[in-house]
Amino acid sequence: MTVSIFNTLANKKVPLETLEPGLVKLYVCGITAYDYCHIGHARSALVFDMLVRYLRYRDYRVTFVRNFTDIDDKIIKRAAEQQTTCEELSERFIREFHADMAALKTVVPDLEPKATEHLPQIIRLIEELIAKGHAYQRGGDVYYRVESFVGYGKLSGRKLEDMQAGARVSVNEEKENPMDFALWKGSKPGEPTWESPWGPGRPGWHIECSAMSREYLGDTFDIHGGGKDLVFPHHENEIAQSEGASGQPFAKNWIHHGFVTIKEEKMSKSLGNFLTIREVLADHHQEVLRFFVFTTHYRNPLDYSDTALKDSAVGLERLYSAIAALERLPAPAAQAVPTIGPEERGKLATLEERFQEAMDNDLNTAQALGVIFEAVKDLNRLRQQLPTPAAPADLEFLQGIGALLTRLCGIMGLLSEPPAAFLLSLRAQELSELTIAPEEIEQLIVERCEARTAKNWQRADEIRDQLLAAGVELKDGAAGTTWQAKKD
RNA sequence: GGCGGCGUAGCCAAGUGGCUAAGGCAGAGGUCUGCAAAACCUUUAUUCAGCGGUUCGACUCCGCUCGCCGCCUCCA
Repeated sequence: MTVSIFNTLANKKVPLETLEPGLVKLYVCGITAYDYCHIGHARSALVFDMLVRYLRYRDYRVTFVRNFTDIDDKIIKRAAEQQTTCEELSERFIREFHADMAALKTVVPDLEPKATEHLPQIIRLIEELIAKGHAYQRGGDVYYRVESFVGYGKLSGRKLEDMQAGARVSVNEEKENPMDFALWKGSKPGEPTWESPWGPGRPGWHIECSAMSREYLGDTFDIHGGGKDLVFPHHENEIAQSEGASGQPFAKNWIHHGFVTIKEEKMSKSLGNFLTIREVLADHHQEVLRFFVFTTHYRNPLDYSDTALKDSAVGLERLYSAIAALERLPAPAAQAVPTIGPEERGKLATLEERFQEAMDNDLNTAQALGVIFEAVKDLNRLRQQLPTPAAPADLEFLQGIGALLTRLCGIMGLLSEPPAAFLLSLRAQELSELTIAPEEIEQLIVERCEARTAKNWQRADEIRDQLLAAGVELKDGAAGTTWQAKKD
């Protein structure tokens, strides 16, 4: 079995073949650091987090590079608005980004290069493009000559003629072709500048990724990724720059994930319909967000809503509960007769295989979660059928499945916490929303227990209803009464 | 205008040229319980937007229609 991934360049799903056996060189376009990240950025981070974890699980070594754009029109504008420097602004939001990533517990990239720290490489690349006829200078600007690159449009499936027909290309007398894009922008007063052969200025948006991926991964590498909105023009232009300069193929595989939408509309800064990562994490455990993200295939749109997050929380809790129940099982007895037969082990025995099949199929986490839940169902059933005490072999089997589930879920960053602690913390969060103090609840439970012992059902029900009204649900078990916050 | 994607049960969401159309949430019935809750079991699409076509056979391939969304300008 091999990992197959949808490659935007080939426009189809292809088996992953790496340049060096067992090594994946991955470059992901990171953020432009000028504002807090929204959950669209979170999806991006989580999708590539899952990719890296899965590849490593499949025994690949992964070199993971994710850049920061720390010089750009939006940064200049925002810095001016906030009466600060571009440097201060971008550094501040890179810090905030790191805080968000830490909260999401994402895998840390091997390298996180910044555009402003690679000016020499950028300038060298532009010089190379000029020398090869792919770029030209106009005043203090340098433009890429799109017509000089025959493959222009091959990633996004567009033709130059079609695009020029569109009226949305900004008119610029300086350019030979309206589709030509800036590699170097001569500076205006007050803007951050770097010295260059074309005078003081700053790099265009696309060139940094070509320069930095080349610096750390070489002319050709395995996977380049980002959101679907980067396909054109950003990634198309990267290909033109990199292949134009090196004459070598750039990224072999292009992975693009879908957007997060709200009420079916793309979440974006310009529409103002975005939620920041920290806003969401204030109300939801990070694994709930992960669960939500991975219930949908990464290339499809993901519609955010409170209901969807609540559903995800319930699903995740079901996962944790199954594992926690396993941990609470009493010790086995050597003389007990095993009850789980080979036929019952059969389906669970193929769990990992079926999980891999789903993940190999273009990282189909939705399908993989389906496999996980099927196993949870079997696991719960077998556990409940276990005699007390159970045979050591049976217990070992179920705990082995539990451990495997934990490991597989870990690829999506799920079940990363000790189950009992997770369920407790979930309860703590629910607790904070209650209007009644835990001590008072405990006291009422004691009182109800006495009433029940006296078979005073009326009083017992009265107390239960009273607590229910306060949002507390009671659970009478063999070991006594426990309670939990009522789910709505 | 150009290019691309999507439309599967109440909601979310996989999937496939022929095998029971996964799974989650919600709902219903049952086991358990003094009653509940939890857990478990059973159950919820003769059907995959609509209409045609290809095929022995399509939800899956092709065409058209309708609806929704995205890219073509900064965007994850």
